[in-house]
Amino acid sequence: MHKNLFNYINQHTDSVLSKEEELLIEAAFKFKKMRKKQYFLQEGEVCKHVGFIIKGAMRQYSVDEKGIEHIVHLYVENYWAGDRESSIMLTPSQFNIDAWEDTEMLIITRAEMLSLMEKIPSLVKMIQKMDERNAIASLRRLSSTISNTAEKRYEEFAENHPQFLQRFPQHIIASYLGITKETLSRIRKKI
Amino acid sequence: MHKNLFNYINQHTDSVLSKEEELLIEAAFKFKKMRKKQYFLQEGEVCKHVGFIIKGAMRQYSVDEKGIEHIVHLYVENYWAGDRESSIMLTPSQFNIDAWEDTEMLIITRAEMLSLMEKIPSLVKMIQKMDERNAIASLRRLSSTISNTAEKRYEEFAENHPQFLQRFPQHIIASYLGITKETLSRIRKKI
DNA sequence: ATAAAGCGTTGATAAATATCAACGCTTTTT
DNA sequence: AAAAAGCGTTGATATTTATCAACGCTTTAT
Repeated sequence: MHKNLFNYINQHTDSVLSKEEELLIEAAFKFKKMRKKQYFLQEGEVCKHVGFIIKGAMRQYSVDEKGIEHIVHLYVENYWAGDRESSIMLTPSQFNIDAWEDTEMLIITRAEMLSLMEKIPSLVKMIQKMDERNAIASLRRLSSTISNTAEKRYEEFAENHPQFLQRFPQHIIASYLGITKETLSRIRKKI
Repeated sequence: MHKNLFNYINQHTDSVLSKEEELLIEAAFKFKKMRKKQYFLQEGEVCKHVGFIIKGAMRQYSVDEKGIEHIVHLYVENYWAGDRESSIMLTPSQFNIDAWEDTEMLIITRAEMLSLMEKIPSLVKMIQKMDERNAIASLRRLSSTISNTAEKRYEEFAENHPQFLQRFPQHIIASYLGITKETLSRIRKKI
């Protein structure tokens, strides 16, 4: 089960984890099963854990005054779920994270992760690489959001994230794109 | 002149740079003066350098088919300017970066920076911290963009970035917020 | 087996925002 | 000193997107 995580780490570094390192990681990450709709993080809580998804799908979102959900992240296998701002600054999160499908994850606290990183150089490299990828993806998404119409945003999304299209219903995709489900329905009809 | 950079690095780590480290940094970063409107990076080029701003103001933006500029980043003193995607992947940039005011920077190539990081642990820590801050800021901006009306976005921006309001004209702020200058003008009149 | 919830669609209408054109003012360039 | 460019504003209008309500279909819960 931790195999997926080892693979992920190896793929995000130039080296390969040693047997000792694997054992350290196995000891540090706890297995957690999440039922569909179960909260991994709830608005107002401080985010204690970050979770690596072995199987399943999750989402991260805020809820506005009108009760409307605004989805900022979608997660499937091999994604990391958590609210970095909350877990670094130890402030209450503005976001919810919950399971969209029954999900299996490997979770770890930030403190444990930092201590692991001191023992396992690969983990530091992995975080570096993840940060780079995250920075690149964030800028692309932001740029698309401020520059493009809803239709073009959807087209780019469909091209870049076909796996999400199959995994999440349309109203979730619409929220992720910052438009209503009705608008997305009409866009799809047009294309 | 490199003092600003040393201060920045020290403020973003727990330790203080040694004299030897300072000398290494001084040798690696080159001073560069940019005139107002001068390109630091032009669409289609591979981004070779990242620059730390000592004095001045810059912007990063894409230009769409209609010739409209969409500003993704504004930079002032103590900001780092560059296109990470292009410089990591060695792909042509989709963005332009130019000086909005006459600007003084300290620039370094990615290769030199990586080699410096091997000699100066503080630099690695600094990058880590910058990545964290960047990830947090990006998510906040994205969340605001997909969740809020133009008016609320402007209010949040004015609250979080008062220094930009004084430094850049309104049509630049409007572009950064993903709205037209006319809309921003009307929003400000209303408030 | 039945009821309820979830999902996508459609129509009618309202609200937000963009577009186009023009103007006055200030700053910069010639 | 004159001309040009940059900036913010305003009005009229068009376009995009949201809102509200209803419907049929499928999946889930009771």
